[in-house]
Amino acid sequence: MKSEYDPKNIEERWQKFWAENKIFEAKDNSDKPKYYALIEFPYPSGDGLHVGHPRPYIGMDVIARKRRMQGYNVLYPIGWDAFGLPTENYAIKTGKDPKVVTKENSDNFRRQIQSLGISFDWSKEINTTDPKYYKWTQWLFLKFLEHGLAYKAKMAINWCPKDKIGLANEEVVDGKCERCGTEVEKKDKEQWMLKITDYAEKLLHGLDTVDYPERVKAQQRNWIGRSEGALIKFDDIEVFTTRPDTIFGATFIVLAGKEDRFTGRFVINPATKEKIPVWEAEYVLPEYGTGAIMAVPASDERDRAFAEKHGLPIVENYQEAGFENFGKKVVKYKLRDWIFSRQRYWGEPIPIIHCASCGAVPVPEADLPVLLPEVSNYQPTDTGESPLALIEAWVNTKCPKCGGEAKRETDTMPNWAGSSWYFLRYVDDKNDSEFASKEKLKHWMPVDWYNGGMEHTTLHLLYSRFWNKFLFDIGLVPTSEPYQKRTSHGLILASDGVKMSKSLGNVINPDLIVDRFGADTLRLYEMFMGPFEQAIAWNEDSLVGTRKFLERVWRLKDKITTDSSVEPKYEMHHAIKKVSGDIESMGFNTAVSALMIYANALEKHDKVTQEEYEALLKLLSPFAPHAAEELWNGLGHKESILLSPWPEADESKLSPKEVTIAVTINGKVRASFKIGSEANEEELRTTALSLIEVQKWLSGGEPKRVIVVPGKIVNIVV
RNA sequence: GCCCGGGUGGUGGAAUGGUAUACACGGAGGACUUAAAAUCCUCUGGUCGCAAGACCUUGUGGGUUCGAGUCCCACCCCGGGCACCA
Repeated sequence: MKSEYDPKNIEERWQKFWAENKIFEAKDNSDKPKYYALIEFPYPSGDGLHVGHPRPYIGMDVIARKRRMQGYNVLYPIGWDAFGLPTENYAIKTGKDPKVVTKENSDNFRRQIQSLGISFDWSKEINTTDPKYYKWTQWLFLKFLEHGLAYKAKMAINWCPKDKIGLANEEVVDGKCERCGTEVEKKDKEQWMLKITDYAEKLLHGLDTVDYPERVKAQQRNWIGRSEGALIKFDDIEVFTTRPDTIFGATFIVLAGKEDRFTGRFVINPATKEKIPVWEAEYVLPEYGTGAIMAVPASDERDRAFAEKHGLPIVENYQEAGFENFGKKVVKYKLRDWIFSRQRYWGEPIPIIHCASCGAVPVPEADLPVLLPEVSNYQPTDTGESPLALIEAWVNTKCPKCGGEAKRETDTMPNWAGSSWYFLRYVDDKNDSEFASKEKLKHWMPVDWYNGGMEHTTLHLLYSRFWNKFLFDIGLVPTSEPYQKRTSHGLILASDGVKMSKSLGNVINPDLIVDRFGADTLRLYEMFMGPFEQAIAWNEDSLVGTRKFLERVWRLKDKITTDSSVEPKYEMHHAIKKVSGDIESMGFNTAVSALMIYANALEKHDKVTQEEYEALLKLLSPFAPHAAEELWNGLGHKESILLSPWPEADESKLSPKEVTIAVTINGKVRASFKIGSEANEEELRTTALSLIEVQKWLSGGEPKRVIVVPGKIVNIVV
């Protein structure tokens, strides 16, 4: 039966089939080994999904689908990280309730993602703005408080004196307010902090136990920024240095400051006993070390540049010192505690009640969640408080301890809160008595493979590891590290190479691509377009290539032979091996190209066996599941291809009978010959030297040296 | 400025230190067709040359090696992060 490939006809049908048969639902009691695949859940913005969003979902989908075929019980969940500024700003502008906006946006995202046939388990969908979810975010905050890891401190916020509101860093452009251009000031405010610095060592050492790319580990290590050094007093100024041995070369002191400036002061260098000047400069960070350094221009480039600019002395050959006489050894970190308060509406209310006699009192567990109240205005107040502060009926309450008059905390949590533990909630998302049961956590944790953006490598990754480690320490989760393996994907940029954003008008909506080419073509193209971990520009012209490939696979079914004497050729084993391996290393682009090479080879064969064709469909199914399912079904299979076993390569049939050996003279290719793949070094050497092209270069003489690389090359040095 | 990546044909890209440009897009020519679309076949890094062939080519400049896109040093350019964007 001949038919045209028509994705419109098949994609929705199979999506329905998968949903009705609950093929993607993870089972809590299964004999199969578990596999927890995770992607970073999206922020459902009003712009809708763009073609960049699905890239990681498709990548992990390929892994998840392969794992199911390999016999795993797979959990591949999704939800919405829905608190945050864009929705709030939209609410401020339009007066719309952020709850309603969030519902509309996530409904749209869900529809769009579902049209792509990603194998998410939608029965476990979560939403960080759902009171049933943020009840536990609040509960977890109280655990931090209970264990002394949440505290209040006076910290500066960005303050626009004209608009009289606190600003997020994002809203400060070149030190000015994004809305009105006024110079932004700092304003001190009491804020809740989380003591992540207590976990600096554990976060650092944990990296040795997990499978992350080296560049991700490096970013985390640098962010934590552990350094061993010494505190040394220059009179009353204490400096931190990692090079106490260079103290004899210290010719001035620099304090953290906004501009380069001599303070007019001098102090004594305890090693040289010389009087040295005290300067201020921006390059010294107020929050690192002691906010003061001893400058050794001879050994430090920045000190040297500063000394040269301001004509300060440079001592080139100074005596080395043991620092024992001058300072004490200390370990410092760049990592700072986490400011956990926001003066905003659209976040989890911090569950604290302030009582004049009892102080900051946690809201009792029975009273959680502290619900976000309805307000008429979502804008922060002109005192710098969150808009919640204006709702007296909500703010004024009774102290849970003494029953006296008290006021609620009006700050909310940062967007990072909900995403710091969502992977724990997925395993038991309907639980109303615990954030997740110990039993289910024990079954599913850790996440086996977590893929996310490079842009989340420092903050989100570190924060969520911190929460998990804390919960492990107090016995609430079974593993110290939440993610066994982490990989990163690159952004999909607009065709002009810049980030896609609504304001730039360069967003590509996947709905259009699905409509024109089909979901399978979109999926295949996003996997084929380039290395998964690298940023790449969208290029619509190339989509036709993957669509044509699917059409070719479609037509190939008409070549299947019933002749039982035909054996599958080595290309099948090679494709199985290559595609299987490439999927594991997320080399999706080369996996797809291997599929194309395999399909091209089958096209050239006179007869294609059913086994060869079914292997092609199975290997293709994680990438283009709808087409694979339809073709598989057309071969008479009653069960989903997604439940068929992943093919295995026969190692003995992996290589072709004949190989081509290149012959190079002094490293330049001059000739080549074909020979049986089992030929040994001596045969290769003799054959190469006997070639006419080689004789020409030798011109009767003997080669100086011959290097033979079996299966590859013979290099002759003349 | 600091930390982490990247730079290869007209385009996206491929390549455990071993035939650079696989696979795909685009382009040229041909077959089929009344014609077009679709499909199939051939060619397609640059320069010189009728050709055989020679030389050049992986951001730039050096180095290591029988052999470097790959390793080392220096530089230039682009992207991500920098703690209140998510």
